[in-house]
Amino acid sequence: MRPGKLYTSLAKALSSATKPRDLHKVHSLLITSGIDQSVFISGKLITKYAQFRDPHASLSTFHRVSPTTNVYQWNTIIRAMTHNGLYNDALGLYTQMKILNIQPDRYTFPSVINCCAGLLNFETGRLVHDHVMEMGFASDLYIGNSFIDMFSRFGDLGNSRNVFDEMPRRDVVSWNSLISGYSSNGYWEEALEMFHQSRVSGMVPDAFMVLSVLPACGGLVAVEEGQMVHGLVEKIGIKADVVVNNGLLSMYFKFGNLTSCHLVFDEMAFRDTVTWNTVICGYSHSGLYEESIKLFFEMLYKFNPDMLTTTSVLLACSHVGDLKLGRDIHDFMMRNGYQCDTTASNILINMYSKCGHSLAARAVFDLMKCRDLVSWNSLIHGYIQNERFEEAIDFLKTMKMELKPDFVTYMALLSMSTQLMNILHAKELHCDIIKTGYDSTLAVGNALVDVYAKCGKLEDSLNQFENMKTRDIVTWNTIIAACLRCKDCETGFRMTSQMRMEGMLPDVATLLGTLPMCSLLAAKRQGKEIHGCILKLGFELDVPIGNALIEMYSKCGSLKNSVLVFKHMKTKDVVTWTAMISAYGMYGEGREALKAFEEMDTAGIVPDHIVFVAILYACSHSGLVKEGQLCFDQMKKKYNIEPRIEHYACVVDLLSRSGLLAEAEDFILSMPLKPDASIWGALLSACRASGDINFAERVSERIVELKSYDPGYYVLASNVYASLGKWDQVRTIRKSLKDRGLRKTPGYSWVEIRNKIYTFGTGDRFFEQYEDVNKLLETFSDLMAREGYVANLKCALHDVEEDEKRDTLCGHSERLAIAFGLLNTKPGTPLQILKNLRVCGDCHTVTKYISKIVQREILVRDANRFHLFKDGKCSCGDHW
DNA sequence: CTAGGGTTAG
Repeated sequence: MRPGKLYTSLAKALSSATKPRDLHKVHSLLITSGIDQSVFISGKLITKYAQFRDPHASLSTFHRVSPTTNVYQWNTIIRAMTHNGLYNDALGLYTQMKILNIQPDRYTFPSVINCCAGLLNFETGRLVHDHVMEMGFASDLYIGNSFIDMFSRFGDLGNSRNVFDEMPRRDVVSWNSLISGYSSNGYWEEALEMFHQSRVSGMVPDAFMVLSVLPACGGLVAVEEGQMVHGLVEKIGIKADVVVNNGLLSMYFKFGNLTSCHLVFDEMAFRDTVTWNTVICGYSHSGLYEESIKLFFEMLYKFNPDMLTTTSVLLACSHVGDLKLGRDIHDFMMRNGYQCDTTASNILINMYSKCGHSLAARAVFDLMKCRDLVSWNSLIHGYIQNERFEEAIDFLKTMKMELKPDFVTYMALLSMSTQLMNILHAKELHCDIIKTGYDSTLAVGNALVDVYAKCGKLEDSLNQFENMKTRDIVTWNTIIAACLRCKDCETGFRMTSQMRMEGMLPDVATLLGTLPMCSLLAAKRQGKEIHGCILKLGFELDVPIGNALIEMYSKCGSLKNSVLVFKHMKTKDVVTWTAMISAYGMYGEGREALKAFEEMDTAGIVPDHIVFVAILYACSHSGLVKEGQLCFDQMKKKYNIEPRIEHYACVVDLLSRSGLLAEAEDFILSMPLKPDASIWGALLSACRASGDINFAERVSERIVELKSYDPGYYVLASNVYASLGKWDQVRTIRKSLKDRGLRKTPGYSWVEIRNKIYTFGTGDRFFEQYEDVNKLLETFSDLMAREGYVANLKCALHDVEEDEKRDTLCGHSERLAIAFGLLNTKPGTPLQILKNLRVCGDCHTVTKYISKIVQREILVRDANRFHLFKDGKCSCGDHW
């Protein structure tokens, strides 16, 4: 073969080599033929090796060519090293080249610039920029594109933009580099804006452009734009591109649009590991942990999980507490060496902590070679979540020796104060936080508002709130929740209106804080307003919102509206059914409650222990003894739920309310749990109605022995002794209460008239219209006496003379509220009264009489339930 | 194109 022909055929073989083996073969042939050192051939070889990810072969080929004086060869080797990420080596070669006095040309620079970008070497990057300008390459398209990318990676979008603006000619890469630069640095608006400009300037987008703009749509939750880009994907024919589809999936997850995710995923003809990771991770972040785990197992048929797969599914494991799967995945990670990755190990720490396994979390931590702040924070927070407070404090000391805590550390510590409800601990931390300056971090400020409220210090919570310079929706929600927790609804409502005045839109959490305040106050008008707001904001399909609405309406006296909300709800969870069953219970609709319970069972909702409290309570308030007992039995036998003390209390209540005192006592004596004050208290409240005073005294003794911290039970016992005239015992009980710093909850009632709430305490005398109210109550007394009413003095709680007792009875807060309400409303209007404690027997009787005398409906909500008084009767049928 | 620790509501 002639040398010329050999050269041509070998050059051809070199170009068409598709496997490293072929390349090596051609290379040896070239060497034996002695033509491997020609400029063109050696350059081809260097590039080819680089494409096959063998930069060392590229380099040795380069070194065989000597002396290397040709700029083309230098450009080739620099490009080869850059292509394989060996930026330092590439820059070293660039320096050598300059030392040898070989002038770089315009083909040299894109690689050199890429190296600076990859190394985040700002200094060299800027020097190269100046150099390029001096050499007059400013208008080169490729160099310009490289600079846009370099400055983007530096986060210097200003210079990226300058380069872009100065370019005399731009191609799609220029646009993509800039858009992707904006996008990856979180400048989403700018990314979208440039995308629009590229469209206006007639640029035809490609897959890269779509991929640059998708994160921006996702980040901004720009739904319309996202859909437009999705449309574009179909139009420009990149619908089959896996990477583009992965980008679409990721965007739709950020929109929270799981339907579209499903669609995209189902239509994908090719899926790769990233696809699976994206959906597994996406479902986890959307709270669909089971779905995420299911997809993981589905994926295993086709792909081996990589590090991202394992870490994504671990997130789901930690949420559902699947320690078994978590461990299996940990094993798998160990076999693949993934645990060497700091992030992966951090996720493991988190998983073990969330699954309640602090020891395993610690073991992961101890084995880590390289720990970061997140590792420390994860473990410390894990200790706190698992109530290992001492270990957390010890660990914090160790941590402080190695590195400085950041705001997340303080958040974890604040959650410790919250759990312990330790105000001193919280205040100490607050001082530390001020010293470190993290008090200006919004999340920390919010956590402080929360911790004070949870320690019961609304004052401090409000102070912290006022001191905050910036507030976000969470701040507002936290302070509203704080007011709710401390039952200061007035301040709570003031906060909601202030929030609205400052232009902050409520979200689901806001409304979930506000609705229970309406429930507490029976503020139906506000409640309805909020309902309107919910419809306007489109939250009506949110399950917790529906649940809160059911409760609000039921507590505001409108069972009808509760039922309406309930019927309109598309998804119902166990809380929904519980809310509805409790609502029926409060209105004495035991049969309806039982029916709802059956429907719930049919709907396949698994009952929890709380539903059983609601259903037992409903039976008890409707006198459905047999049905209630049946439910109690089913609870154990059919649903395998072990009854708790509150369920036993409900049964005691159920039996004793219906006068089955002996049965109730037998039941108590046979129960497997130690009866506490709530059990005996339930029995005692019922004895009071039955009038079996000796029985009551026996029960009272039990209660006093228990030394409960709830003053309510003492008051019950004290009443029994008072009615027996045993004043010594009464005094002993009172002293015992006082010594332990317990106080009887004062009774009060309130009534809303023309949007204003009037509150009355027992025996209040100093309010406007007191005279009129008193006169009206006296008139009622006379009229009632004529009908045969005798005051039941057992309900008076104090050690006083008979006459005075009668006075106190007349002064019970609910009577004051009723009389006041009657005086200030038109005849015939229904009245709605609220009381924080249970209505006493005498007031219950009196209210029946009043409803008949004045021919009005009087709705009274006491601590437990509703009583609708109408024409001398009460809806509770005297079961309360 | 895919991953980690943190605040409200539950």
